[in-house]
Amino acid sequence: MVRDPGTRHTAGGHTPPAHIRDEGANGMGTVRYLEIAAALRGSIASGELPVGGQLPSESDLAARWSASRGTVRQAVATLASEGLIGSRQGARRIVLRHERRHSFGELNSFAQWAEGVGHEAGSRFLSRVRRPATAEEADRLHLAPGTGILAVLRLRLLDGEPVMVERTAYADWVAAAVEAMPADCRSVMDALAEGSGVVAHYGEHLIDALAAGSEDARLLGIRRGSPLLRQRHVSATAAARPIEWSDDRYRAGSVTFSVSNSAVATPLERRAGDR
Amino acid sequence: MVRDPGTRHTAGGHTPPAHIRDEGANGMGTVRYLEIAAALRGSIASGELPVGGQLPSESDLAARWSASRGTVRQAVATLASEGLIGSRQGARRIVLRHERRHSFGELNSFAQWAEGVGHEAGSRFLSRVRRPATAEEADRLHLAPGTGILAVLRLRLLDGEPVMVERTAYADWVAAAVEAMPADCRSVMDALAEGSGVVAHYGEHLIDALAAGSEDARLLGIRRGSPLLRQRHVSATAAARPIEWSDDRYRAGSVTFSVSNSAVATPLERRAGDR
DNA sequence: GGAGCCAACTTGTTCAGACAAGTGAACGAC
DNA sequence: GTCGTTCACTTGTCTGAACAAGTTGGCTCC
Repeated sequence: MVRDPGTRHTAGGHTPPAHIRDEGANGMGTVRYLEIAAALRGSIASGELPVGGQLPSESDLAARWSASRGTVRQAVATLASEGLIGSRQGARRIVLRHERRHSFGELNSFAQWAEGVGHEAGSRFLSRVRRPATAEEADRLHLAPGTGILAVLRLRLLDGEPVMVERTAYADWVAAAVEAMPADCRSVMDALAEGSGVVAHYGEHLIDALAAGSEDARLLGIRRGSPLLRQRHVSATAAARPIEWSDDRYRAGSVTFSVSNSAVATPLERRAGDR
Repeated sequence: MVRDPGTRHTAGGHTPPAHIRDEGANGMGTVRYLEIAAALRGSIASGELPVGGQLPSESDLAARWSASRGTVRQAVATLASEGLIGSRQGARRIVLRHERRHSFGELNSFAQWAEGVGHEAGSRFLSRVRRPATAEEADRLHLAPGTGILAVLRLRLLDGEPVMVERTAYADWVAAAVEAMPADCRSVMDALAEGSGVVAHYGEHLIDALAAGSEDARLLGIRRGSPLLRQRHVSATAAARPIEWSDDRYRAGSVTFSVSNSAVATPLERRAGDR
């Protein structure tokens, strides 16, 4: 429980300003609670903290890392939001799963996701045309009805095989940048980030199933009417400015979406169809 | 910024123990940060804080509610985890959406969800049989291979129309309770909670698409091969003990799943299929 | 008028301490 | 032996203070 001021790392508190960083090479950010979270995540992934087992108590962790309880709580809250651990008042925290969750970019970008899981992503632009936004597109992109958008049709390959048809509407203010990209561009979002400094920060996703239309079927090499998993999503900047509205259709069996929830945090929502 | 000790509600801090509760009837729990969160949620829902607009600053809110900044931060963190607001260091928080998200129970229980959105849920038990768990069932339910489980086949109706086929494996320790339920039981989870005190606390969901098999087609009144949206999920107690593992297949178009994410919190994950 | 700088503001991180509330195990009574 | 009760432990909530880091708008200087 006794703090040892000599072993503090950096950042925050009433710590003396410039401070020598001991045992560096911890990868990146010296944000204390993320360090602790990363260490716990590692212990869970390695099996040192088995699924169903208990985590050390908060005061335990606080003492071990010579951090305050608040910082430790922020660390475990991070893991809880990832669905790795659960907690209830009065009892020790427990490990729920040992796999790690993917990052934001890997959900918003097909290329980033594929790379992250060790598959090779391919892409083929089939068409890029400017046209006025439909009512839905204008709504999703927070644009005035009829504003010009860039409509893109792309076929996406996973390890050489076509798995997804992507129909995206890019907002007017990024259209020029997307138009200028080479035809074999792997990741539009990556290119936008590097070329124009436009970085996606928020996303909303709608997931349902539908039958393949004739165009879908032709492009994916399946029969018309075959089941498709559809993920419609809108990406927005940190300032909540919508970037793109996309309709992605995956061949059945090619991908599965997964999500954890708990009584305290429910990210996923189910909605009834129109009809 | 000046605290007014007289207007404090209850709970926490070095507040004098027994304290008169002014302006009661605020519904339930007098947890300060939830109160603030609820008020903000209301302002967002009513349009007082419009989508794209800015929230008051933390110190503003702290002063207005005579709460500490930490408590206010907990309140806005709650809204952020619901995808209602976004934040970035240095700038004021912004409103991302105005609709509220559903509760945990509404995602885990078909009946609770249907009721919550104003539809009428129907249910028909088609079969309930005890049999040894398959390898996957044993794994998902944390049971020894071959342990006896209760396999249930149910047809679910929404407003009288069949929309979903549910195939659930209940763990041995709840099997008897489920077996004893009446054939017209609306919600197994509700009945379990009331009858046996077994309450679901955690869930994990896998979402994909597949073609209807002959049994699916017959029950849902659609053609074999029609697209279905499949939601497989496992529910667990607060102590992380798995209760049920279920395979729910929705008719295409009947439901849509939605999820929000941000660069700081990504609940949803995409996984490649086996093939 | 435009470019660059700065200062006020706002969110992010951290600390130390206090009380409330739920859990679980050991203990004692019947 | 079984059933309550008590108590140590653990998580939940809250306070007040401080420094770090990013944003924004206005001001100055050219």
